[in-house]
Amino acid sequence: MKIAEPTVARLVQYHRLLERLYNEGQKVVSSQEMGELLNFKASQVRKDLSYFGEIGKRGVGYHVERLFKHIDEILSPPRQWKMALVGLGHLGTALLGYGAFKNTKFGIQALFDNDQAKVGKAYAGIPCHHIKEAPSVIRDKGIEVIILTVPAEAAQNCIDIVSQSGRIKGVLNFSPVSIVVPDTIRVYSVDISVELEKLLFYLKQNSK
Amino acid sequence: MKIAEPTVARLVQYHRLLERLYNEGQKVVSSQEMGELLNFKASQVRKDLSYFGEIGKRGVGYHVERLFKHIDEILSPPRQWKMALVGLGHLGTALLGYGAFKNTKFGIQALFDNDQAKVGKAYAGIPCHHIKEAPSVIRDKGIEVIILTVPAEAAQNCIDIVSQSGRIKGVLNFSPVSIVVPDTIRVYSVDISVELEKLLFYLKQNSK
DNA sequence: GTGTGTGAAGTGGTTCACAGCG
DNA sequence: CGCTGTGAACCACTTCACACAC
Repeated sequence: MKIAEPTVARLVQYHRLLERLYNEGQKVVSSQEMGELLNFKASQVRKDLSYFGEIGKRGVGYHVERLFKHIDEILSPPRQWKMALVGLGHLGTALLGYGAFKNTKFGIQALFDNDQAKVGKAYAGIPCHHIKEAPSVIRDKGIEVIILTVPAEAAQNCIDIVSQSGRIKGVLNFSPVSIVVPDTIRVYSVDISVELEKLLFYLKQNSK
Repeated sequence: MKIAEPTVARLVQYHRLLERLYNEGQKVVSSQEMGELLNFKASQVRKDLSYFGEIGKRGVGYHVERLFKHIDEILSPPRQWKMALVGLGHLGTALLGYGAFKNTKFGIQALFDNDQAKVGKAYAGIPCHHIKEAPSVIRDKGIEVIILTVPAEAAQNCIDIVSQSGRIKGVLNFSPVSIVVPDTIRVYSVDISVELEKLLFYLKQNSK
């Protein structure tokens, strides 16, 4: 089943919201209510959910637990993806402690850095290797996903090194640059400075 | 002039790229070349740049320095926006040390947290106040932009407190939730776990 | 009556294709 | 001849509007 990217992003948010509502004991929720809580139009919510067949009850709404489990199934990976984090600076360290990575579907198996002071130690219980070791460590541990939190200048070089392993399928890039990869690798970028600049640009527009 | 959001995001990237090319001594660049370096189609690049009038030379390309200055003008804020960072956890601390915020157009004037151990101290030379003080500190210092790096559960409450000041125009939200704000405030969200889930979802698709 | 499911219409952004200038 | 600038065609996503199930 082909699902558009913005739809997937919303599914993740429905999933999170439903988990919260479930924990709060709510049994049923309407498209209207979900829309208000997530800043989406109700019609958008219904369209997204209708991709998976009739799952709501007309005149009533959606059963919170059932809908949660349904979306959970759609989003769940077939197995845990093994990941490595490259770049143990401020941001890399922050992500290691970040809630999302506590989730068992993300397993960070190795860290890489080019700083000898960090190599050989463990952070959050995960061993740090020199970036030069990456291809062999990636193969040994079966790593398929890279989280890249290195400075802009280093990003392309790090990607080149890890792709030598031939095992990498996806990259989440936090460096403020575009990287060039073989087309077997899927890249998503989180570019903090682009988001900030966008915000500032529209603030400027509004104040004119 | 109205510019679409994806266009602004690309402008920021052209800006960054041109700065780099300029520093490397390159004088001229074609839409094709910029497209390859940033993973955009050449026609997209030309369309984006054509919004500002004829700025390239046919048969030649764009003059790197001139184009850089032109985009710089478009993106530059009329004055420095004063900002505050709310939430001095891993991520907040990481952002404080992040390169983008070294840029003088972003001036972080205050920090807020609810941890008494942090209140009263300074981080990166910036004083940390208790979140309860936010409305008065925001007014005193003329702060208009908030960077929100608190846990999901705290996000809405923090936003409510800072908006009491009546001075906030924009928020960059890093918490993994949607927040509800008065419509005088513009919000951009960087939702790391949504990006990660999206990546994993498409990895799953590809492997079928 | 109430809230879903969905074709159809609308909107916004991207890509094409080529005329035109250097 | 090369590369820009741009209308027109295209495509993707969102919103509307209403029939229909509960």
